[in-house]
Order: sequence, then structure tokens, then C-alpha cells
Amino acid sequence: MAKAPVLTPQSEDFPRWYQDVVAKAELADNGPVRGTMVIRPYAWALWEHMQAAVDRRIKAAGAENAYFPLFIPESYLRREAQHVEGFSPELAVVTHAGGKELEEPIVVRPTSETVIGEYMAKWIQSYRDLPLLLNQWANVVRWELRPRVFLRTTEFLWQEGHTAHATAEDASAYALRILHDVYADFMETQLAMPVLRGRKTRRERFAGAVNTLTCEAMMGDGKSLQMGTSHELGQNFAKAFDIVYSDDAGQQQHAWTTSWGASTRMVGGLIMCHGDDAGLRVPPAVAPIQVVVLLIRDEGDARAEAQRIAGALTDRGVRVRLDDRVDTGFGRRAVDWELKGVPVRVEVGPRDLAEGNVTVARRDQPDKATLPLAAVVDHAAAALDEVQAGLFARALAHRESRSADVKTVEEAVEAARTGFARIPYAALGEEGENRLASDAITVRCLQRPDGSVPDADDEPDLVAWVGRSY
RNA sequence: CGGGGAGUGGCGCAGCGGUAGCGCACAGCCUUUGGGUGGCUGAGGUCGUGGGUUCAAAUCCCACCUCCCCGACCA
Repeated sequence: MAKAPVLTPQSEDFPRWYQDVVAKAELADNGPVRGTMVIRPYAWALWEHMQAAVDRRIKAAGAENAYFPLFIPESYLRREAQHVEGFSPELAVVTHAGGKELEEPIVVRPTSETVIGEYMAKWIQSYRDLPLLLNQWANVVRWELRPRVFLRTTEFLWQEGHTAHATAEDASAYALRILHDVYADFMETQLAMPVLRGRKTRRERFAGAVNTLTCEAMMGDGKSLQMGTSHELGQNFAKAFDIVYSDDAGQQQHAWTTSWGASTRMVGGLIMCHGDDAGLRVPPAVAPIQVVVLLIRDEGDARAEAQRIAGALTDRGVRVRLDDRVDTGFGRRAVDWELKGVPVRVEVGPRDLAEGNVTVARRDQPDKATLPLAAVVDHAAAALDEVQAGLFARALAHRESRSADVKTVEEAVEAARTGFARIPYAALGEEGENRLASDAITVRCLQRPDGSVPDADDEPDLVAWVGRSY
């Protein structure tokens, strides 16, 4: 031990630590065009597991997957005033193609409300066609001013759900359902990340929405990350794109739409929520490798035992990697798997084996356990659940230790230096929100006193969660 | 766009007028293998770009470009 640290310690420089982890755990590289990224196989595998878990929940909520084009006529964006105002500055626009200047510029989608709205209008005629529940997995492009790998890249991958409903109540209930049953449930049970579920203030709302709901998570440095959002679009897009239907009385009505998205940003959130000075810590539910069986030395029957253990775990449905690269030193390999955050490591070597034992290390705890050979497979499999629960508990405790109840705006500014401040929304208001903005602090979300999601900004006794964010 | 910082082998850096270096990583050999083992050998760089000063520029001067960090924007 006690070599030079592999990573910049978090306490010394958190952003640097983040970049170190991304590089050393072989997660991503910067792309050649500013703000773009190359997702390397390990991070891609992680994303695939996240994607699958989110996709299952989306389907369970009744939405169907479809795919809409990358290119959108520029004129579409202009149809909804707030929307175009919000997105214009960050659009990538194609003006030339096929060797000629285009008659109408084409926008590379920053999000797809507009194209999807256009097609919803074609497909919806009757109240019997509603609700129409669509989702797509896609890449989108936003020319952000300050890119950061995974957190804010020029091109990113996400799912975007788009739905149309007959009534405001139905749309509203569905947006809330997505927030709870798809996003928050996924983040808490799979990513082991506790999230605040709440309502955005007018200032923080999505361009073109009448209401934005959010899941906010606290990172290791006390800053907040918006992990996913669900918007009620009212009839704004329905009016802009003529999404109309005949109700059961034969009257023409505009539909009520929603949209909701979660992106590769979640990978960054997972890194910054769970990571420590030794690297990443991946929750078992989404870990590409859940257990690594590390052959320490290839002597006696060590290799055979390692293979047997790996095989037995695989048979149990555990995602296992056998690391038998004995030409690389043990220490190096142990450090490498810690960097990559593999939840459970089984170390098999002749010394332990002579006594009928192997060693098991959990990534969420510093010490190791020595176990009899016969107990290893059960123990390792059970440890996965313990690590999953342990990471969640630690993240929740961290958030709670860095959240403070305050009464005044100035106290909120102070508390936001290290974490979240909870302040009565009445004590803040839009003026207080502007005051916070001058210190780069924002209202992350509004909640009712019991933690539930408000129906409106002007409900009495709302609590504002205030903090710095990524 | 405002404020800081930096551009030198893949990565991290030193050198700051006199023939391009170090650490890590990489390749080969030996040694080691239970927490980044040690040694020898080797490969790899038009010193961000353009111009200027000088006998001589990575080094000094001018201009430009790019990247990173802090903010405004944001999944």
C-alpha cells in the first residue's frame, strides 16, 4: 500500500477526481469535436443495464417505443414561442447538404416535442385514440457552453417519452406516474441513489412546459444533479401542432401532452454519488461485472477452484468475470477492479486454499472476509444485495448530513456552500430566487412538508430545496 | 461572453537563449507474484499555429488557435 494515490483525492479537487475516474476506469474519452464523448465498453455496458431497467419501467407504464428522425425542419421549432426561445441558442443547424445550400435549414434535434407533435396530430382523431403513449431512445444535440463528460455533452443519449391525453388531469397524473414509477423507482432501487422528487419553480421550468417535475440527487461534493424530468406541456404543443380530437360529444378539443427524459447524464450521477478515493462503486443491480473472481497465483488447484467458483456464480445468474491474468501483479489487478467499482471480489490463491479458504472483499467496505470454500458462492451472491443496500444507505446518510433547515435567504446561501438548504418557499419567493442566482444557487425543487410533490407553486407551506447544481 | 490557468512523446510534467529531458504507460528479457515488485534494454516528440528578434528560439516579442477550471445556459 501507501503508493502514490491512483486518483486525485475527492477532498482535494472533486472535478479533477471525477475526470481521473472517467479516464482510469476506462469509462469515456473526449471526442474530437468539442463537447462530444466516446463511451468506452465498460461504461457502455453500464449504460445498457441502466437502459434496460428504465425501458422495462416505461413499458410497464404503458408507453410504446418508436423512432423519429434526427433532423427537424427549423420551422417546427418556431411554432412554440417558449420552446424556440429556450432552445435557439443551443441548436446545431444544417444549412448545407448534398453540395448545396438548403432552402430551409434543418435542425439537429435538441429534443423531439416538435416532430413528434406533428405526427401525433396526424394519428389522433378521436378520444378513442387517447392516451397516446410514446417513447424513443435517441441521441440529441445541444450546443452547450460548458460541456463535461456524461454530465453535459454536446451529443447525448437518452429516452424521451411523449404522450397525449384527453384531459389535463390525465396528463398531469401520467407525468407524475412517470416521475415516481419510472424515474425515482429506477434511481433508488437500481442506481441506489436517493432522489428528491419535486416540482420546479417557474424559473427552472422546461421551455414550453406548464409544469416540470424532477428527480434531484446529491453528489459526493454536496452539489445537486437533475437526474430526470417529467413535464406537463398543457395544451401548448397541441395548439402549436394542431393535436386535436373529437370528444364523446363530437366536439373538437386540443389534447394535453407530456414529455419526460433521462439521459447518459445518469452515468455521471452514479459516478459522483457513489465514487470514493479508490474509484467507482457500481451498484450491483446495474454493474456490468457483479463479481470478479481473481486468481492470485496459478499454483496447485487455485485455477481450477477459481473457475469452479466463477462457474457456480454464473449458474446462479450472477454476472461474473474470471481474472486469471497472473502475469500481472496481484496488487495492480486489485486496484484496477476497485477503480472500476466491481461490487464483490473473490480472491483465490494457494495460501488460503491450503486451509480450505478464499477471501471475499466488498467494494463498499474496506476490510475483507476469509471464508471456507464451501460458503463462498452463497456469501458472494448475498453480498450483492448487501452492497446494493449499503450504497443506498450511505448516499442517503450523506445527503441528510449535508441538508439543513434554514429560515432566511442568507442562511440558505451559507448552507448551499456544502449541501442543500430547506427553506419555506414563502420566505424565498421569486425575489429570493433571484438573490440566490447571484451566488449560482438555485431552487432544485419544491415539495410539500411531507415530502410529496405539489400540484401548484402557490400551495401553502411549500418547502424549497436549495443548492448548487451541475 | 466574463474571470483564472495551460498548450513539450499515449498520459502527467520539468526545461525558459546554445544538439529535447523525467515519471507513468508501452515492447522485449530477467526478477517478482497474497495490495500498483525491482532491474536491464528499446520504441516513441516538426516543443499548439503563423510571423518577428538573434550567429543560434521549446525558451524572448507580436498575433492567432485550442484545451481545462470557475460563472451565465442546461438532461
